[in-house]
Amino acid sequence: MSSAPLTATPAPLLPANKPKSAAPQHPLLSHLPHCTSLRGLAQLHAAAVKAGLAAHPALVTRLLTLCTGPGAGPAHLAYARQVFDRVTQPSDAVWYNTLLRGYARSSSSSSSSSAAAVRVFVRMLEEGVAPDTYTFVSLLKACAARVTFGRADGDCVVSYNAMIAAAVRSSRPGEALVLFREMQAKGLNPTPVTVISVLSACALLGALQLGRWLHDYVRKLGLGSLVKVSTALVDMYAKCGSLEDAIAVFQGMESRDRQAWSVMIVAYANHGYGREAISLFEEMKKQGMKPDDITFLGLLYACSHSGLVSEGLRYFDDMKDHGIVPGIKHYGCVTDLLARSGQLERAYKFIDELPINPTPILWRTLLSACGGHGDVELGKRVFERILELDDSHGGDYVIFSNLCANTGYWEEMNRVRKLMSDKGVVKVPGCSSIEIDNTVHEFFAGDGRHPKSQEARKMVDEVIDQLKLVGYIPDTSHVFHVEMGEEEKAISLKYHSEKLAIAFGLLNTAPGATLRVVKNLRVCPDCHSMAKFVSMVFNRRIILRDLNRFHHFERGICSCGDYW
DNA sequence: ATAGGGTTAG
Repeated sequence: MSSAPLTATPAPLLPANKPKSAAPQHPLLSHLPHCTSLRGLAQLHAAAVKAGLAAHPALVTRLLTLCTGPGAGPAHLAYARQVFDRVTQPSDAVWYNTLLRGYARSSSSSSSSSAAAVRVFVRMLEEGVAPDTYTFVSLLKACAARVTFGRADGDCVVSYNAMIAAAVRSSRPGEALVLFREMQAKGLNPTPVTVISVLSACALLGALQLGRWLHDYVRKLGLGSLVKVSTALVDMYAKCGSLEDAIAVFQGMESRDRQAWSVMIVAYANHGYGREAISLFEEMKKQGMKPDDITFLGLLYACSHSGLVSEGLRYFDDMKDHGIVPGIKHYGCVTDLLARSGQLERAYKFIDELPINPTPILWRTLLSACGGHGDVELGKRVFERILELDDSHGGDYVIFSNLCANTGYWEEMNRVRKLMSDKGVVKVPGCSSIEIDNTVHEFFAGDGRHPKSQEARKMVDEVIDQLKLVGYIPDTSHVFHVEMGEEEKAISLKYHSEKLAIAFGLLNTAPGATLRVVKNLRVCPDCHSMAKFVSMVFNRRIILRDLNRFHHFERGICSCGDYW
């Protein structure tokens, strides 16, 4: 990404707060507007310093702008910082803001940039320079969290866009929607950027109805011809469970960039259509579009989720031919591909021999496959590898302890459970949501947080009774609280969050309406089985998005083919 | 002169 490395050190600058209009126009400075290369600018800078023009405001501004602009790498940002630091009194907010923009841009790749940005902001206040909307917006992006310094300009669309985007990036989609409604109430018109961010919030929430409303809005404003807007729509529809709509938008696009293709490939992958993802990838190449690292990630993801082992391994090899170096996520997909298909030892060896350090996530992938295949011996080795790297993840203890329980290793199971409580590790509570009439209802496993959960529980009781009549048998093998009696286990299982959400949906929607449920964890085998029965007995389509993928239940079968 | 956006393993 970054262009020519910069080796020059900026010369010390004189105080810069003299009247700009009084500065004489030197021939060197007339080159400034035409100078676009960073290397050329560094040379110009050196020449200007020699000519005694070091602190010329136009020079400083141009240097800062270029070194914080698109294509500028960490070296350029460091150079900008040096230039900035040598201006003894940067009285102009623009210079602070430009430097902040550099930290904002690098915030996705560098974790230290948010702290650096805050320090610049503090220094700005100390120097008595008033921050403005530009300051606020860049700071917001650099820190990727709610900024507590107050809002710069509540009537500025860009401010709202920045706040909405920050909420989405830090996984607070509900807050993004609140901000969106607030800006509309103020009469501010959303821009394409707003629409893209809000669509992304819908995708996170699974809020299909709001997403459809935004789609209408896009049509009304004629924004559908913008590739990025359409791509966001494809992503939203896919993540809200409507693959049909995602396909329709994708096929209706006049032009598609690489990202549009990648999004559609990931969409197919998420819904378990591995073959379709592969043929889309081949189509993309045929049309002369070059796949990038993310395209391949989607493709490998598609293969692993559809059990297409040899295809996935072949595409993994193909990455080299495209000049793409596999990253940790690609390795993660291959691990999943091998492990899920039962090649557990091979997956272990694969992780162990990686050219880069594996993250706990890779081992976690394998551990979960060990659980699925009942390999307690390898599971134990993997579990220990995880603990060396991260012993704070509740899910690991749960998977391994269930694996021990299901294979009869009770002593080991007790040891793991004790370890978990000694370390104070907690398991993430299951939470499922369902959108009904533009309202998202959330249910947590077992508890009564939702005002309607009593109602939902009663409905679950009735539903389960009906399902039992046609052969549904609760499968308690994945209940974590294994020390409980069978009856207790059945009760705990009965009120899993997805069951509550499904029951609530049955109660509050018209007969035959599709139920769309979003869950924060992977669906458990019993809930999966229950959903299959519900789709048959109540004649409902159920579209369940879990942590990994979509399950489409219809007439008693699931689109994942029970492979998930 | 300086500000905002979608895809990414489990």
